Amino acid sequence: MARIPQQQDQPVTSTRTRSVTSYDVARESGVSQSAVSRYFTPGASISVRTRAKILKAVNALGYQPNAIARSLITNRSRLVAVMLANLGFNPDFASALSQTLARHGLNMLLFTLDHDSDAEQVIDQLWQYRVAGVIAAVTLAPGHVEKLGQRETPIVFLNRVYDDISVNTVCCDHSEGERRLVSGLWAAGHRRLALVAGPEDSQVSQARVSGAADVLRLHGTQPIATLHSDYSYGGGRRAMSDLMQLPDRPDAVICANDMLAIGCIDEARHGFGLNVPGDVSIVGFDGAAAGRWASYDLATIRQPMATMVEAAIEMLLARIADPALTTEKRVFSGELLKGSSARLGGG
Amino acid sequence: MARIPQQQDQPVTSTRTRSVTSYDVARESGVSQSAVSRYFTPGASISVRTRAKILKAVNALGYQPNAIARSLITNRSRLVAVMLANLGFNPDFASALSQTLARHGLNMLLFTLDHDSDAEQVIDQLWQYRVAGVIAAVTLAPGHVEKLGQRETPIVFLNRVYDDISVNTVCCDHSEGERRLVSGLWAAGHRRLALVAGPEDSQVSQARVSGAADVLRLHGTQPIATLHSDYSYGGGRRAMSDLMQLPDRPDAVICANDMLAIGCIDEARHGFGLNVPGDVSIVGFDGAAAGRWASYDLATIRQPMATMVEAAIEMLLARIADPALTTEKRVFSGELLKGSSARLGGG
DNA sequence: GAGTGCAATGCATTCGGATGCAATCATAAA
DNA sequence: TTTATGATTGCATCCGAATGCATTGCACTC
Repeated sequence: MARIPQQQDQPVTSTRTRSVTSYDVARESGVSQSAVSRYFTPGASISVRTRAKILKAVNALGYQPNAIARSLITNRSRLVAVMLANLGFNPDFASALSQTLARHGLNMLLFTLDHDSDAEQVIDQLWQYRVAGVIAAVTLAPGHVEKLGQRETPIVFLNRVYDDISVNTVCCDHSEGERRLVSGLWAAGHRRLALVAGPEDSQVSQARVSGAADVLRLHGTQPIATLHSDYSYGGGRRAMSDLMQLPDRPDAVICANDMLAIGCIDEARHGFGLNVPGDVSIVGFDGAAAGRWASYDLATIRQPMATMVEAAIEMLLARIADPALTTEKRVFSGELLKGSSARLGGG
Repeated sequence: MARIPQQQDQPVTSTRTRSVTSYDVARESGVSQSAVSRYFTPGASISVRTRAKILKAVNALGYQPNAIARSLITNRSRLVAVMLANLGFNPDFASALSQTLARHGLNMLLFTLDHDSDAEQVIDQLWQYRVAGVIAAVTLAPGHVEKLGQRETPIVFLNRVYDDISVNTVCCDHSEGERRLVSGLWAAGHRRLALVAGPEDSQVSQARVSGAADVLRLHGTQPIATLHSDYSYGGGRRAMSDLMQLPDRPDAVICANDMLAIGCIDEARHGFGLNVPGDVSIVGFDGAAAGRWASYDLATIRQPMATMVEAAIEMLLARIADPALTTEKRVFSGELLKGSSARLGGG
C-alpha cells in the first residue's frame, strides 16, 4: 500500500486514528457486539465456540476494551482513589498500595492533600471519575465522610479512627505499641520521660501519646514535657534542642514517629554531643526503613504495613462487592524492634 | 419531609441515588443541556445571563460534571499516568508530581513497575483510560514507546535518554554532575577511586558512571574497581564490604545514588570502624533528604527535582495541546552539595 | 429600515460498551 | 417424535456530556 504523504498544514489532531471498538471485533468475528462485551464480562453466558472466534479477532485487531465507556454505563470505574497527607507522605504505603491494588486488577488514582481544605476538592474530583472506592490515610471531617457515603463510594481508612461515625478502618494499635515501648523504658530505669508529639490534630500522634501517658500515669507520674512538632527530621531536631534547654533534661525521649526520632538522635549527638542511649534513650514509631540503618538502629514499633495494606484492600473489595456490608475495624499489633537507640528493660 | 424507613431486605445497590446530570441542571435553570456543557467548557460561547442561571442551578443541585462521559466523547481524560520503578521508588518525585499535576488540573494515575514485562500490561491499562499523557521515570523498550506513539499518547521521560528514537525528555545532567564530583575528589588528592554502580541496565547509573570514568581517563587512570548493586541501602553496605576486601583499598567511593552512598558510609563506619572522610571519602548522587541528615552530610549532586517535574509537566501539557510539536530534550544541571562525607578540593 | 456580522442558543447526534428482554438453539426427558 | 429446560445470542436501548450545524437574537452600519 502506497504511503500518501501527509500535508503538513493539515491539523494532525483531526486525523486521529480511530480506536478499535467492540463493533470492529464483532464484525471481524461474525458475532454481535453484545457477544464481545460478554466475552469481557466474567461470568457472562457465552459458548466456547463464540469465545474462540472473538479471541481470534481480538488478537488480530489488538482490541482493548474502553474502560471509559464501560464506566459510563456501569457508573463505576476500576479506579481506587488513594488519599495521602502531603507531609509525612509515606512512600512505603504508596508503593505497597500501588502494587497490591494492581494485583487485584485495580488502578490507583493518587491524591496528596496539604490541608483539610483540599479534601473537599479531592472528593469532588474522585466522584467525577466514579472511583470504585477510596483508601484514605488522612483525617477527613465527618462531613466529608458523609458526602462519600451519600455517593455510595466505599471508603477504608488507614490508621484513622472515628468514634462518632461508623467507618471501615485498618489500624495499627498505636496505643498498645506505645505502651510496650514506654513500659520498656520504665523498666530500664528511665524516670524523666519527654514526649515529642506530631501535629496537634494528628490522630495517630494522639493515640501514641496517650498510650505513653497511660503507662506513666500507672506509675503515678507524667511526662516532664510534651512538645508538638511536624512529622519531619527538622522538627525532631528542633524538638530535641528545645528539650535540652530544660533545667531538668529528660533521660528518655518518646517520639511520635521514626522521622522525629531520627531528628532527635542527630540533634542529641551532633548538636549536644550526647551519647545515645547512654545519656538519653530515644524511641520512635513506624518501622521506617531509615530507622534500621546502622547509624540509628532505632528502638521502635514496626507497623505491619504489608498486612495492613492487604487488609484495607480486601475490606474495600468486600464493600465494593456488597455496599450493604456492615462497617468493621481491624486493628493490628505492631512489632517491637529493640534497637540500640534506647535502653529497654523488662520482657 | 418524612423519612421512609428503608426495608432491610431490599438490595441497597438497586436503589442507587441517581447522580445529578447536566440535564437536571438544564431543566432547573431553564436552558438546554448544551448550555450547561458550555458552561464547563473554557472558551465556549455563553452569555453572562445564562452563566448566572446555570451557576445557580449547579449550586442548588450540587452538580459535578461526569468526567467519564466527558472522556468518552472527547476520547481523552484528564488523567496523567505516572510510571515509576518499584525499586528505587522515589517518593519525592511521586509527591512532587502529584502536587504539580493537581495544580494544572490533572489527576495522577500511578503505576509502579517491577520488570520490563509489566510495561506491556501497564501501557494497555493506561490506554484503556485514554490518559491525556504519560510521565515515565522508567526505561521502556523502544517498542513500547512506539506503541504509545501509535495511540497518540504524549509521553515525557524523566531521567531517561534514548539515542535511537526521538522522545521528550527532562533529565538531570548526570554525567556532568558526576564529573564535578570526581574532579573534586581528584583535586583533593584521591587516587584510588572505586565505583559503586546501580543495576547494570540502569541508564541513570550508566550516565553517572561514565561521567566518573571520563574524569579518571582524563587523568590517565581508571577506577580501581566497579561493582554493581541495586539502588538500596543494603546494596551499598554489601558493596562497601566487598571493596574493603580488596588488597588495595579505595580512598574514595563513588556511588550511583545517595541510598548506596549512605549504605557505604554506614558499612565503613560501623562495619569496618573507618573514619569518613578521613579514611575514605564517599560521594552519592540525587540530593535525597536523608543525605542531608547530620549523621551523613553527604557530598552529592542535588537534582533540581521541583524544576524537573515542573518542566516535564509543562512539556507534557504542550504536547497534549499540540501533538504535532517536535520532541525536545531538556537537561538541567545538578547542584554540588559539598557535604562532609568526602574531602573535595578545587573550585 | 434593510443589511451585515457575530455572539448565543438549542437540536440532534455521537462516543463505546453493558444489559434487559425476547428469540433461538441444543440437549435431554417423556 | 414431541416437549421441556436451560444455555446462547442478538436487538435495542441506555449511560451523560460534547459538538457540528442551523437558528435566533442583538448591535451596529449605511
